[in-house]
Amino acid sequence: MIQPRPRTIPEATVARLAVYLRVLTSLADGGRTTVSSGELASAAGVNPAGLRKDLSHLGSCGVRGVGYDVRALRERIARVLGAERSRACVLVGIGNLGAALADYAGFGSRGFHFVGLFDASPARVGQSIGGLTVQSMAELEATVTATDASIGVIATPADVAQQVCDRLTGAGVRSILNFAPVTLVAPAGVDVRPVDLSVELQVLAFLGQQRAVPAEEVTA
Amino acid sequence: MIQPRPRTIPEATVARLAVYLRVLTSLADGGRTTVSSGELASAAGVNPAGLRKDLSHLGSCGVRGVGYDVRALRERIARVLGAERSRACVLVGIGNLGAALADYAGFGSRGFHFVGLFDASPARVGQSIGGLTVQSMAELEATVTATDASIGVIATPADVAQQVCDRLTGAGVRSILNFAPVTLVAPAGVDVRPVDLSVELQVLAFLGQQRAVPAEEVTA
DNA sequence: AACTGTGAACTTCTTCACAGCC
DNA sequence: GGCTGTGAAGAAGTTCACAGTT
Repeated sequence: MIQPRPRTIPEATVARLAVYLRVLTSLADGGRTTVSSGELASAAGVNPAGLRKDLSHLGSCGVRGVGYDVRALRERIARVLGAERSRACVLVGIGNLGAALADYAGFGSRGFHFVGLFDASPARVGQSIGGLTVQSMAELEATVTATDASIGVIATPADVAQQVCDRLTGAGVRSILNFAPVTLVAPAGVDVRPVDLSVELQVLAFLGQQRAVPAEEVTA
Repeated sequence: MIQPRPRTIPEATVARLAVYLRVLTSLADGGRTTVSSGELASAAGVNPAGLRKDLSHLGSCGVRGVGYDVRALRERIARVLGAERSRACVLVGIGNLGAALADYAGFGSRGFHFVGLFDASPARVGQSIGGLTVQSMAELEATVTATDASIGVIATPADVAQQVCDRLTGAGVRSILNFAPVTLVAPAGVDVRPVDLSVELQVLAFLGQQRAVPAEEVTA
């Protein structure tokens, strides 16, 4: 049992590894067997040197003068990211966004599957989405326990997100992806990752206006 | 016309300013008139010193010993982010995710409004979502031109995202938010911001497993 | 000849510590 | 006393350049 690498991969690298995994899967499906860092970087939208540095964190398996074996590299990244075994997730809040997430094929192919969908509205409960039936909120804890789900996705309105977070963590969920536009507090040992679609749009718009008006006055 | 500040705000700061804006609006709605950096930072999930540094980029308007005026600070951030005037966006791909985005109230309250929804499926065209009627793809360029939309949101399947991107940029769109799991290439002067929901989940899951198994072997 | 792997320089971001002001 | 604004220190991430390998 040797320790092959100092087991710390920078978070920025992890995010890009997920992108490389997607690109490599696409390349493999297209029949490609080898790929160079330049091609892969271009397809992933990153710098080639940065890509090689990213891969070096997992004790890289490229061949100098040739490139990377597509399938071997994909397997290696999938193993590091833990995308080999599919992980159980529960989703709370089956509004428009929640329904979209429940039905999103991308999760299934990337190592995640939903084992429970929950909504507070009686009108939603009983509906079938993506092969699952929406359950009432009363069943949340029991389902989390029974399925041993470790990941929770919150797509509820902002005003109930914190109490949903409390119930999820209370039931044993250790990681939460939060789409509600509110900052959640969770016990130590629980990761909360916020995804705010409005923030993405605002950053995009700001960069655009900064480019368009490089030296404009802001004082009224 | 003096130049009050070197007009370069770090991108990381811009993203947080959008969060502060959200929190300040919530505070103002709750009747709060002043707030300290500590409180605001806690509500936004960031470090207080970092928040003050962020605000210093816009020639801060806090009062030492007291804090920040909630309404004044909100106005100031909104002006810098350009969130005062509402910007026209078009949305292409009205599947589950697209429909969710079209109906998402969060955009309207943050300085964005959709002026066009487009889908390739005849079954979708003519449907009404969030006050707009879904148009056919043939009408894309004409609508972008007529409305002078500068922001495009792509929520199509991956295999058509690039050609949608080409058409949007060809019609004059300068900023693109891309939800399709594919890397887009766009002409110089056009910003593309990818949002990959699977990547977010994968990063979250990795951090969780890294915490759970700090020194596990990866070699098979 | 081609391409990987990586130390080193560089840039960006974060955190600290404290002076300055109310 | 309490809180802001900011220079300085530190950490993290990115890019470069080139040695090393096939």
